[in-house]
Parts: sequence; C-alpha cells; structure tokens
Amino acid sequence: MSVSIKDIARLCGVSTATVSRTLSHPDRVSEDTRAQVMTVVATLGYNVNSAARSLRRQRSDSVLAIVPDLGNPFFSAILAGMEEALHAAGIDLLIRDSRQAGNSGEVMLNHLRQGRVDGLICLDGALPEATRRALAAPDVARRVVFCCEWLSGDDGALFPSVRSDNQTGARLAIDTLVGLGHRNIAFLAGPPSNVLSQERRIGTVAALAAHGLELSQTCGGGQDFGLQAGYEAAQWLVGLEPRPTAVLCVSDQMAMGLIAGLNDLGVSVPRDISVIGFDDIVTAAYFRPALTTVRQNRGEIGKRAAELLMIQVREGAEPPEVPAVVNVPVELIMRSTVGPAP
Amino acid sequence: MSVSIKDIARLCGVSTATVSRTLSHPDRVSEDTRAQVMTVVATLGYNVNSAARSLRRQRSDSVLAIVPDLGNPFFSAILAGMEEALHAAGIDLLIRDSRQAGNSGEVMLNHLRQGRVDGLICLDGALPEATRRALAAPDVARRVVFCCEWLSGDDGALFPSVRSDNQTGARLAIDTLVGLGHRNIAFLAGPPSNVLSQERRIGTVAALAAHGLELSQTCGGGQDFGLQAGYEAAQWLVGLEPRPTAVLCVSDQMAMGLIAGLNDLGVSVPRDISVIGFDDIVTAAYFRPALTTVRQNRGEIGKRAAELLMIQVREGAEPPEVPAVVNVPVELIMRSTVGPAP
DNA sequence: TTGAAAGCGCTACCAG
DNA sequence: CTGGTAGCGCTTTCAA
Repeated sequence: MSVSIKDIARLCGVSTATVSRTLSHPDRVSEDTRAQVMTVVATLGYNVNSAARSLRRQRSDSVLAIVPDLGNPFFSAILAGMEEALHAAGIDLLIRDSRQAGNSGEVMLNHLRQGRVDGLICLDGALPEATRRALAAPDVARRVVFCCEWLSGDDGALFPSVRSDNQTGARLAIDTLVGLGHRNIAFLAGPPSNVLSQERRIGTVAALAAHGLELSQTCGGGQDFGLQAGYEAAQWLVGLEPRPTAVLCVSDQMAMGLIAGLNDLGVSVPRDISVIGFDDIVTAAYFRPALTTVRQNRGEIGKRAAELLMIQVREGAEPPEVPAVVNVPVELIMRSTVGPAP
Repeated sequence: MSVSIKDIARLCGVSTATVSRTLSHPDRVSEDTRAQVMTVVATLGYNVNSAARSLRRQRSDSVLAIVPDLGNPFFSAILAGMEEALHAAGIDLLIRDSRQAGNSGEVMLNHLRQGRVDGLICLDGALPEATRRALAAPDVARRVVFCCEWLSGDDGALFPSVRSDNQTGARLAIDTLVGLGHRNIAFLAGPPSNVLSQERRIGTVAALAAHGLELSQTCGGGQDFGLQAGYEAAQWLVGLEPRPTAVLCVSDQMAMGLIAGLNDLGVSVPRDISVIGFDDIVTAAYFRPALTTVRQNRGEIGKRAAELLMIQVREGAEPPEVPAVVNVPVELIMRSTVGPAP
C-alpha cells in the first residue's frame, strides 16, 4: 500500500486534518507546520488518492470531451485550447471518440452519472434521440457544453455552445469566388443532417443571394466529413450540367478528397474548377495545390468552450435564462485552389 | 444528491451488501433478489459512484494513453484499437497529448500515482530523464507498456512494448527503390534522438548494404515528424551533390511536406525524385501524387499494446523475466510517388 | 443466500 | 491555528 495522509500525520506529529489542510488550503495553516508537512510529503513521495478525494468532495475535477472523429486532425488544436484553459484551473481533460466506442450517448452520460467527470464538452451534434432526451434533464443539462457542433431544434437551446461564425465563413468564401467571376457555384456538404452542413449551406445561399445569384447545387452525400466522401463527390460534380466553376466544401478533408478525385478525372484545380475548404487543418497548407480555406480559430474555440463549462458547472451559479452562444470569428486564407472563372 | 445503493436497498427491503453483490457478482445472489434489485435499479436510474467503487476496490479500471501529438492522424487508429480491446474488458481509455500539457512526465506519473488510472500506455519514447528514472521503479514499471515508440537504452528493457517491424519496413522500401534503379538514396529522419528515426535508419542502411550500396545522406533536422519539418528538408535535399534520386522518409507527414517543398522548388515527384513515406495515414492515398508508403497495422498495434498492459497489470501475475517485445508486420503500399531512377 | 459492520483515504465541520 | 471525528458510497469479509 502506498503512503497516505495518516503516514504524513504520524511522522509530523500532527493530525490528518492538518495534513489535509496543508495540501488543500495551505493558507489556513501556520507557516512552520506547512513547511514541515511539505517536507515530509516530498520525502515520502506522497500523492493524494484521487478516488478518496473525489468521493469526499463529490467532484472529480475532470471533464470529458466527446470528439466525433479523433482521426480528423481538425480537433487537435481545439483540444489543446481546452486543455490549456482547464489545466490552469486544475481540471483534467479526458478525451473520447464518440464514433469509436460504438455508443456515444451512453459513454458520455455514464461518465457524468457515475461521477467520473464533472462536465461534458460535446463536439458531436449528431446524438441519438435517447441521448438528447437524457441530456435535457436539468441536472444533466447544466453540466454540458457544446463546441463546434450543437444540437439543432429545441433541445439545442438548453446548452451553451461555442462555434465558429459559420455563416460569415461561407460569405467570405462566396464573395471571393463571385469577385473572381464565378457565377455557377456548388456547395459540397457533409452528412445532410449535420448542423455544420446546414449552417454553412445557409450562409452560402444567403451570400449568393446578396449577389443576385442562386446556389447551383448541393451535394450531401457522405456519411462524414472525410476524404473519401470528398473523393466520391468529384464524380457527381463533373456530371453536372452546366458544370459549376467553383465549389465551397464543408471541410478541408472533403476539399482535398474532392481535388484528388477531380485530378483523377482529368479536371484541373483551379484552372477548370476552383475549390475552397473549411477549417484550415495543418495539411491544407502542404497540399498541392495549396488549399484555399476558411480558417477556424481552433485554439480559441476550445478555450472558450472550457471556460463556459467551468462557469456553468460552478456550484451556486444560477444558470442563465438563455445559455450563451459564442461565435468565434473566422478568416479566409487564400492559397492556390482558387482562380478566375474559366 | 443522486440515488445510492442505500436507496435501492431500502426500496427492496434488502441490505446494501445484497445490492452491491447483485451489481458486482450477480451469480452470488438468488434469482428473485437479483430480478427485484435490477428492476429498482432501472426504475430509479441508479449509477454506481465510480469514486466510491475505486476507493474501495483500490483500482480505477481505466488506463491512460500518452500520445506525443494528437494532431498527427497517425495515432487515431491505434487509439481505436486500444479502446476496442480495453472496452471489451470493461476498462476505460483516457487519452493525453504529452506535448500539450507541457509536462509529459509528471502528467503521466501523477495519474498513476494518484490512482486515477491502473496503467499507462506510452506512445512517446522521448521522455525527460527524471521521468525515465521514476518509471523504472518496480511498482511503476509493471504498470507501463510502450507502444510504437519505446525507451532506448537500459531502461527500455524494463517495459513490454509493441511496435511495427521498422527495419523490415525500411527494407521493403529500399528493395523497391533499388529494383527501380535508384543508387543514390537519402533518408529523411525526424528528431535525431528519436528511436523511430534511428531504427528505420538502421534498417535503411542494412538494406542498402545488402545491395552493396551506402546510404547517401541522412537529414535529421526536424523537432518532430510533421509537415513543416519535411517541407524545410526539401531545401537540404536539392542542395546535395550529387542529388539523391530517391528519399525514404520516416513519416508520411514529413514525406508530404517534403513533396510540397520539392514542388515549390520546381522539382517533380516522382520524375526527378522518388519519395516513400512511413505510416500510411489516411491522407496518403488522397495526396497528389498519391503517396507510396510503408503501412503500419495501426489497429493491431493498439490492440496488442492494450492486451499486454492488461496482462501485466493483473494482480498476482508475476512479471516475466524479460518483458515481451511484439513486432507487428508492415507492408509496402505502392502508389504514385515512386518511379524509375532518372 | 443474506446481513452487519468495518473501512478504503480524504475533507470539512465543529470545538477548543 | 489545530485536532477529533463523522462520513462520502461502495465492497467485502465474517457470521448467521
């Protein structure tokens, strides 16, 4: 068995209460006592037992982030931003891939219900109906924050959320394309029911309308935002009559897959078709042609989501009537996949 | 406060011991009792308190995976493999990015020492000296397994590890290049002190020697295995005299960065220079030209590492004299970045 | 098959 | 500023 506060107390000739106080509230202990206890703690290599502390305190000081696809490098900087903010507050970040465990809903909820984590940061807006319902319970809802994605519909309004300014992102892209003479512009969506697919499409339609244009076509084929889905969309795109001269894609991975697919079909980007992605993942700059894309401020998104959760979870804090929705600004990064309309 | 076994016990007219038994050892309880308890459990929506259970059982049923860079999509399939194996055994997987928290060593160790996790799967072979020493303590060492990377030197022998057959991977690549007429072949390493850089370089040198050739040059510039390091290496490569006609890269990301850099310098892949990567991350197939690479069986690596840890951690199991080293086979995936020597 | 009871390690209350 | 002590929720002997 490893060393406990009892051992420290005995060696210091103080009570366990004093040892505990020294560790948790150093200011409530005399300087001498503190110094002595700290010395012995260091000497014996004592570590608090987190189970005991959690049981007693009725909180775990850790939160769980639910990511829909850890294989998408898009999420890494978001998680880094979260971790940094949480770490500063002494809170631990756990990470799970909701598509991986097989059961996103139960995994999330059980962690919360079993007290393994104090809160949830959910980056997955596509939750099964049963999970959505369970999340809506008041004592659960106040421990949950959404990030990047969110729940559409009435339930969505129950949770604070942090997201990029998706509609503005779409507008930046469309304005640029229209400015280059493109009139026939398509939108490549991910899963049709996904909020990001929908929101960015709405922004696209609105931006086109401002120029007196209509959205040429929307492809919403894929089951995810991945490369393969983009690759397959190339076939669809070249089959369109008249063929669009530009495409806004809902993710960088889809954009890269699309470009690879177009390439294989003998269509050149940007000569024949211009392509814009969304996210600005690291690879985008090294893809050739380098991908023009809407950059999301990923670190900021993660940080804000973590902060929101910490406020929300804090005991005594009355939940605001209307949960906050934070929109994080985006920015268009011009690279080499956009050119003038042919 | 949420519902506890006391509530269940009261409603069922049994003792808390019986409720606990029903939940943890259903077979040690009469069928009637079990049915009744289960019903009430479901009705009240009871969930075990994990802190209490961990405190009492003196184990957490969870393990921590330490990943050197979550932004590298290479790791996702490994984590998926781990999670699957662990989940089947009722064990929870926690994930941390060792480069992110600022302090890889302390983070890892504290989780273990505080009893938050029962074991560690470390994918990072570049640990600070203090951490290496701390890991070597017998009661710590038996709770640690390495995966992908490992500790070089004497400490390394203390830990079981699972890795790809790196030397064979290098040989497959070199044999292919030599077969295509390449005689002047360079190796692009990651951080020079990294075991993967070293091991794959050794395999490269040995394979070349088998053909009566010597390694032309090694570049070991980068601080990581990332795209930027590869991009920068392009400059180095084109400056060599005579210029190599082929390069084996220690990672796919570096290979892609390198190709982008060569592209920007007006050097064509594979016409002027052939490039082979290592890993086969998802993007490799969609990069253009599609990346020829040594595929690692990532799911298998993760699974085996998890299994090894579970055996190792199991109480009562005497640690074997010589910890296991598992070599997982690799495979060369031919795509479009390799051609005949100019 | 079941119940009583001890106790995992820690924190926080209440007295002094 | 410090000590005594109850108790967080659960599991596990030991006895019945």
